[in-house]
Amino acid sequence: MKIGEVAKAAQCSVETIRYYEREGLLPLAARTASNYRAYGTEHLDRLRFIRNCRALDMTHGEIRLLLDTMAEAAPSCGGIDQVIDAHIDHVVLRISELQQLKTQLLALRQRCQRDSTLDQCGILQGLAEMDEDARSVVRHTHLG
Amino acid sequence: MKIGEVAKAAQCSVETIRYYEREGLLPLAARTASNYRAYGTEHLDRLRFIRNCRALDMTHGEIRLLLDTMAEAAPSCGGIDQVIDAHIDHVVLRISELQQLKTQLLALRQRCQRDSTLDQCGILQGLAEMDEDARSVVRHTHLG
DNA sequence: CTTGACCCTACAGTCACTTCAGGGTGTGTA
DNA sequence: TACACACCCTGAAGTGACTGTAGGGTCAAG
Repeated sequence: MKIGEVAKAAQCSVETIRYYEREGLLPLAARTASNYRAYGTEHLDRLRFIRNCRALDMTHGEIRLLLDTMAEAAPSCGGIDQVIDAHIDHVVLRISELQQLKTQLLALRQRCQRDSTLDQCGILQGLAEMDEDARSVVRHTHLG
Repeated sequence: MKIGEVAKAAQCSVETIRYYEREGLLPLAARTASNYRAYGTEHLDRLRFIRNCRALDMTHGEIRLLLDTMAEAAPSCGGIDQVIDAHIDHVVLRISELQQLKTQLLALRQRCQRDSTLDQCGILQGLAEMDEDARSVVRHTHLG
């Protein structure tokens, strides 16, 4: 397969595949006489695996951990579990962060009576005055 | 005030302040004879405003919109509302994306009986086989 | 006169890509 | 045969919001 076919099959861009190769997530592909990358199904399988992990918002580091564990001589399932469990923790934490954010934003939004002038705007006052408690809701995971 | 004092007062790093200046979020500061930046309270107020917006995960673009609206000749509250409303939409959307992710990850995690060998690992099978429906949960906001 | 805390600039690195510039290859049609 | 057009290649720069580093200058205390 050429890179474009693989990209279509894995639903990602050609550039992403070349990027994964540079990053070492995908092995170097064989080349045709005209220097085009030539892929087999094992490449496609690995790429699909990676894209599925990315769809679950895993980082390249997490994915590398999974791929490395799979490549071990006598691997067991424990390492895989740990990666997934840690990732679930990230997701759960980020959800609670965003829920706090939402609460704060809705409170801020409430402070506005549309059509008041700017110097009476409760939103701007709120944004100028937020205290430490409110500010302390910040990202602690790799998830946005 | 020198940059370090302002940083402490606004709870951010000195580097962040210099970065905001480069980005145009903060105006250029006056300089002392020894080329140190010299700040007044109006800089600190503006920086606090920016940091509070960032604590709510607004982008620099959103913050710029707010700052620009505030600087208008005869501004009203409507523009401010719109920025906040749009941002609330981003947060709500991202929460639902992450909740779908969490559901998928928990389902994946269920598939593992610890201590099975790798080729029986349900997690890895799941990651290899995920279908389009599952994959379609992807980021549509600037929030991670 | 030296130590240490602070300040300065300019640049590279982070993450997971995307975009761009400037080329080569391969197939179908006029 | 000439050309268009879709595809491929490399290398480098851009994204966002910073963080970190290298290599220097300033200033007050001991």
